[in-house]
Amino acid sequence: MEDSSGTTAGKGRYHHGDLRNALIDAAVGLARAGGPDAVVLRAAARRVGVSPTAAYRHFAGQPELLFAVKEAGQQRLAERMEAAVRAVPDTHPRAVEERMLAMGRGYIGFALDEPGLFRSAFCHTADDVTRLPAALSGEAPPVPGDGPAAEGLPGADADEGQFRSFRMLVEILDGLVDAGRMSPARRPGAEVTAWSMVHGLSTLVLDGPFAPLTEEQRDAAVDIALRTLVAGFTAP
Amino acid sequence: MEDSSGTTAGKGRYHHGDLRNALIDAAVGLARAGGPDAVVLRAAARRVGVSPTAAYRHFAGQPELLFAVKEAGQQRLAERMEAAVRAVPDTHPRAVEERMLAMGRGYIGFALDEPGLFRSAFCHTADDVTRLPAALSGEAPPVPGDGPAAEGLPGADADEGQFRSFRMLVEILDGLVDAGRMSPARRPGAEVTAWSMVHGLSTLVLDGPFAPLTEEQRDAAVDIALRTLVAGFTAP
DNA sequence: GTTGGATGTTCACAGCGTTAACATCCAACA
DNA sequence: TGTTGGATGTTAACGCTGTGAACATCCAAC
Repeated sequence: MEDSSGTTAGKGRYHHGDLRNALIDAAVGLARAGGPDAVVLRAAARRVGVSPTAAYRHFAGQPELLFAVKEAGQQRLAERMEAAVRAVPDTHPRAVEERMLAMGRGYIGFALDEPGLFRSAFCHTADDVTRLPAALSGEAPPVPGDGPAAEGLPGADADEGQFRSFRMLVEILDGLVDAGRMSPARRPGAEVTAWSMVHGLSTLVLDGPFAPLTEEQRDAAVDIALRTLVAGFTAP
Repeated sequence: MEDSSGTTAGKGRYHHGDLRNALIDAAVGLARAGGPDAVVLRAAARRVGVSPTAAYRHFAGQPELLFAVKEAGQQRLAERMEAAVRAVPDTHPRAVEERMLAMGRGYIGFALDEPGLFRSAFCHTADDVTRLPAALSGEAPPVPGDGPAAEGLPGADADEGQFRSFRMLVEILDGLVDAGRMSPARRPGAEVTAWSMVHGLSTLVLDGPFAPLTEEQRDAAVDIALRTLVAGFTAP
């Protein structure tokens, strides 16, 4: 009955079966506990119960392992944002603004709930090919499901988390224009503006000068910032 | 003529004379080149031409050295912002708005010109006692020169760079209200809002999803974001 | 069944942060 | 003026890290 095969995820034998994902899981655990600096290749291997050099059969080196953690973090952030946006009922008056606020709060909520993973998701890495290029020049970003077909796989291709959240933001901003709340003249570049506000808020409250704020002060500051952002978008 | 004393900054002998500052300078150099991860105690000691353990006479350990680099980075950022704000002539109509924009552009300009130092200035460190507490509860932050006397020393106490820039931001926001451009109702919490936007913009353009933008796209995005911020502040 | 490529192991090396024990030198006191 | 003690710097050593080289194991396909 023992599964001595390596093709299935049996944990017993010489060949692990799914070492790459096991290492990523372990590394994500490390990141959750200690941020990007805690993503230590040897520690991940130790957790999985495998020799350090085994990791090199699946990753070029530690930076690539960290990159996988980044992708996982962005994925989870996107999921959190999606859930927050979905929680806003369509029936809500000013549903678009509310969705915008919910998205921002989801973003910051993730940063506060998963600081290590959040820091890892946005930590600097040398050759961090995180494109997301034209998008602002008018072209649509290469989001999966954008072209014909290609949909359904739940795990997704990974790294698409960044695109998922970006696409979400684009839709909400378009919604603001469609609802007549935002002048079309203000629409171009609004993605950067919105993302900057929410991301800056998250990082400054997490690690920056606003970390000492009490929970109440923090929540109030978040509310004010997001409403000021919407006020800027909806200004004439 | 040789200065074999250690009290002056003679570089010749057994006792360095100003090793602490020399190590900080070296560490800042490392940070400029490679960000916070490049702030390696042994490398700094090597640059100064001293044994690694000598550093422990002046720092509790590597984290404390990194902290000194953070302070230096915040100091330089504040100087850059001050210069940018000063460059706006008082005679300018809407001088307050212009100063606001200049400050933001100075901030982002520093991030782009000194990415390693900027990342170091805002990198996460465990016991990073960077208070800046009540400030939002109405109390004034403990800025030097706030109380009676205490002014003139150019080098400052260090770490006050954070307070310097914060104080600058407060003054400009107050100016917006005084000029009647910003509703007093929007004033509370505006520091967090403004700083978040500018900081988020900087980090996302530096390391985040907007890093691939061309210089033109980047400048345009910065302009849009800052103007949206001002629009939010000056909205009714 | 044999075998080759994928996968995992042991060994080794250099660089890092850090501690312990020892060396040097200036400053202050006699 | 001579001695000495504390501040400052040095060498040696430990365990940790990332990583390469050589070797071992095992599944899959011939």
